[in-house]
Amino acid sequence: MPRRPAKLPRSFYDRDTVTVARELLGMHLVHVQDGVERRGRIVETEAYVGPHDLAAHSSKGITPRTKVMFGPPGHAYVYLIYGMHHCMNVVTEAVGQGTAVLLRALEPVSGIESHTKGPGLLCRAMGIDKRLDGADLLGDALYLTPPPRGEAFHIVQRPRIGVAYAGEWAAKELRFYIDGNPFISRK
DNA sequence: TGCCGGATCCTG
DNA sequence: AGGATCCGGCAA
Repeated sequence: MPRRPAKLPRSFYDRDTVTVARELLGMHLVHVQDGVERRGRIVETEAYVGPHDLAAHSSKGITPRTKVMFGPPGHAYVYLIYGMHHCMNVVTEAVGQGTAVLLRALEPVSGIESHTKGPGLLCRAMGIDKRLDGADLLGDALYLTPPPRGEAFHIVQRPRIGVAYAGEWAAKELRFYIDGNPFISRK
């Protein structure tokens, strides 16, 4: 039996959101659907740090759409944007915090047949849609693991993409990516 | 109940 | 630069 790295434990997600956003870089995202496994290495993330963060969906409060974001850590928050693209987040911190990390870009590892640069394309390439909203990341369909062989990298910190409406929160450097990686969504 | 705009992507 | 295309959130 080949040894597989363990899934990231609940305690990984139950921490400060910026810390999780940074430590998710380099981790593998795995989706198993109909016996087919797709796998990518996370190279770009964004932190959404709570209801006071005007760029975060949780700033609208607990609604049918955002309830997962206010739920327990280690679950997927998946939503539809612009009527046609899905975006996937990882819920962080304790119940009620309304915090999550958006996965913005992957480096393909296996089972991936299309582009993974940008949150919408990432979901398309991984076969992720709203059916996975609320999925437990400690389950068997969608989960994260450490890479079998970690490589050192530098982290670049920048303002988040597409949140110009968020006042002072638009300028905060809550986007993180692996320096020099060719699969980043934008410079 | 109706309207507005979005954590995007593609085309021209 | 602008259109696609749906739905959540808010005003009325």
